[in-house]
Amino acid sequence: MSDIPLLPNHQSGPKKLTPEQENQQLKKIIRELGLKVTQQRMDILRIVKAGDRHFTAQDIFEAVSETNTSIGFATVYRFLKALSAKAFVTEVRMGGMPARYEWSSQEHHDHLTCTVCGKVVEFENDEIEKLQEEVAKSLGFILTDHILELFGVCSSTHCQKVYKSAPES
Amino acid sequence: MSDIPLLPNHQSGPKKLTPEQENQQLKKIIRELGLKVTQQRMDILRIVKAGDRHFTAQDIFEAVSETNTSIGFATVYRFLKALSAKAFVTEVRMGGMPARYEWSSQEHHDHLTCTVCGKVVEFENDEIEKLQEEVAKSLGFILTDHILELFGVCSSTHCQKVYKSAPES
DNA sequence: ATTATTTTGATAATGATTCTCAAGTTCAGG
DNA sequence: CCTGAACTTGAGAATCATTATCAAAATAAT
Repeated sequence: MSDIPLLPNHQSGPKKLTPEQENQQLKKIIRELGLKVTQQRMDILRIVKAGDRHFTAQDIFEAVSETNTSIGFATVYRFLKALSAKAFVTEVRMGGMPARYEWSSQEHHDHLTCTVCGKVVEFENDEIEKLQEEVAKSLGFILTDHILELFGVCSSTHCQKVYKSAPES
Repeated sequence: MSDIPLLPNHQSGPKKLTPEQENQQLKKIIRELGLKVTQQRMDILRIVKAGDRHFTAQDIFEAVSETNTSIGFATVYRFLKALSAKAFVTEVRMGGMPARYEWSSQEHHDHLTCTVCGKVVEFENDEIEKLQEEVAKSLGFILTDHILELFGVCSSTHCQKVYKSAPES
């Protein structure tokens, strides 16, 4: 129960942490939230920290389900909410689509989404950030957060073609 | 450039249009969408064009209901969708909250929302827009749209106080 | 171990939006 | 101004993501 089957899902940069060390790390995070350490929360946290960049609650549910027989959606949502309340994960809600979550230790970044194929590219731009601060200040606000989502058509020939032949939408 | 007749485009500024002229205007818009002119669509359009800046579907439903006895939610949503498909209105969906719509003839602008009292201030910033274009281009995208929403605390003493005494969120 | 608290998960509930389809309208042509 | 084909409507059901409920199970402190 303390051994984690190493998923071949490590795409890059394997951190040199023994399973035990990783567990301690995860537990520490959970305790920082003022919550009890449970198997479910460990599982969710492990997936969120290790996996691909953007998750939906559904993704996490499915990923955890592979290891842990039965986990409930409620638990996933509850814990993600707790994590994002303390800014361990960032919750991005857009359009009518399910919210996406991502581990937020990394640098802040915004998103550029291809409206044809759905590909998401991340970027960061300090100048834009600075201008945002200025705008807020000039309007008497203390800036606390922002959402910047760009939409466009990516460079793939397929998407370009679809875009150019689009009947005006 | 050329001289632009200043249109008093404020809601307080009464446009010198006879009801009949206004109706013709509305009908023209509906026909441009390739749709039939119906009482419901006229009503919705009138409200959207004349009213306050930001609407939810609920708002529009209620406003129209005052005049037109029974209108369905489906009709409101359907027509708003048609309008936003042709960019007559802009649909902004955020967070878990209902979508907001606004008549988009006016200049493009973004929003700065006070997270305490909910006040929404509009702004526009050409520099930010330009930088967005650059970012997209540098990533090989054709930029077609964007959402920029800033969040902060407005200058009212109440909101400032709440913010400063907040227990860390 | 024992117990006081938390947490969980199945399921119901919610809220916004969309779908379905029978009944009602619109509009072009006679 | 009739008629009918095509388009719209609205009421309610259906979806979808997310929350709430609550008895049963797990955790942590004694």
